[in-house]
Amino acid sequence: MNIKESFGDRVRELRNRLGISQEKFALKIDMDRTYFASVESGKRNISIENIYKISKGLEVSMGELFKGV
Amino acid sequence: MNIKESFGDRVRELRNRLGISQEKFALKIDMDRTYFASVESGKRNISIENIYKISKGLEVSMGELFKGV
DNA sequence: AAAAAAATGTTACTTATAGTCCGTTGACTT
DNA sequence: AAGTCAACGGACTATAAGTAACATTTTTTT
Repeated sequence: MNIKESFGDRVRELRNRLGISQEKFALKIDMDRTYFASVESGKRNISIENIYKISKGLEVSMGELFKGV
Repeated sequence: MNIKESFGDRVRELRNRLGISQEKFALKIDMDRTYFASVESGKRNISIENIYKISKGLEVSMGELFKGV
């Protein structure tokens, strides 16, 4: 389990908690749907600006997003 | 103050706490000195793998690294 | 105080990959 | 059957990663 996978899992967990689909979420934060899906599945070396964008969409702080990751 | 700058400041703070120069630190984590310098000054949209590398070097968790950022 | 050494800043560049945009497929639901 | 959702792929463009060269500032030594 690498950092990309841990991060993807954490994002998925928080998104599911919000009860919203990948597509709706991606649309909400203005991110490409297929790209977001690949982030969740731990395949992407995502940059800090996009991590930040996701944290906003998930309505958690960066510290909270990385809690336990 | 954007996310890149906040992150850079936080890294600098934690590095200073360790009492180690940019150069020594960059060497320690096997990263180019000038690249690391530009990260600290908030000029780079750094990726999660490099963030992780830095967190290891700073001897803090990702959650800790992003605390207050 | 001057000289030497160590640390930092910055610009400019190439190469590797992040991120986009088009689509398809399969599972599950109503 | 029709709709929603997630996973995947190919081809493309935008940008992060990484490096070299040089300048300036700060710290240490004599």
